[in-house]
Amino acid sequence: MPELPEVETVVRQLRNSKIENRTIVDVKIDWLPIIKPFSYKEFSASICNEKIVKILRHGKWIIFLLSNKKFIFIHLRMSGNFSRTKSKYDRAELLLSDGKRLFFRDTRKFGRWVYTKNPDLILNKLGPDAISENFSFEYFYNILRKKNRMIKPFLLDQSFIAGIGNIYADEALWLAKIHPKRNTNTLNKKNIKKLFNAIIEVLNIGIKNNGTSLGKGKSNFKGYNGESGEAQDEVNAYGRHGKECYRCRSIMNKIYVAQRGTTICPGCQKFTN
DNA sequence: GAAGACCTGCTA
DNA sequence: TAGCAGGTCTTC
Repeated sequence: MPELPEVETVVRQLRNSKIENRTIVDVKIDWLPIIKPFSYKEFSASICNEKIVKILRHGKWIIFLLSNKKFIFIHLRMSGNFSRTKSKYDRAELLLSDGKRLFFRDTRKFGRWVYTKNPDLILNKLGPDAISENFSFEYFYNILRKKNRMIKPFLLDQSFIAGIGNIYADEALWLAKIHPKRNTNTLNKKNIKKLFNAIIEVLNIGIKNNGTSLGKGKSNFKGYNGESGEAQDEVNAYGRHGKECYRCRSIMNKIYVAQRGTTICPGCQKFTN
């Protein structure tokens, strides 16, 4: 579930369910690699009896600020999520001072919890959050034009912009009519502006939809050109290979870019370098 | 830039 | 049963 809009959704849910200002009474870890390199003993001793003061987010990281001024950085990776109900895929569990339990569900076991006193340990490796003020057109333009690489892998690189993943990269590139393999140094200011706006737009749509309406397994497909009433603005590209482009009616293609499955419209995302 | 690793479940 | 999945890291 994890790109910026999905993570933002999780953060909002955690805040709404009053996790903040609760104290961690106990912790259970069912899959030790989550907290590597800490041992269970170290990790547990570090966070127990600390209050979760604030829940923050940067890119795809969820950040718990604790009362000891230290942090738990949580990354959902491919399948992580929080739940208040137990499941067979729970890898960690927090018992809170109100008696409630918070389960960390993660089928594929890729999720990570990093306990640290120094947030820069992680933040220094990340670019500005994609929906923050710090992600400005000027920043995007300046950093992008200095690079000489394919645009999609650039968008996915968290050290430049934090939060974009495979779905939203495809969506933004489709919206901006840019081929994912196009080299960054061939984009002019107008292209870059279009792409910048597209990024902000698709992320905000994702957040508005609680990050749930995109992605696999969802058959919430809109009728032709959106006439079914289901917003065509939910998914325009990702996973739509074999279907008609909502703009030009070409059949969408699936290609691989930097080993990531990528859907493009051959009609409106021409490869020009 | 490519390929493999890390994991499990679902679909073709 | 093979191949694929919304992420990242490490090693060519």
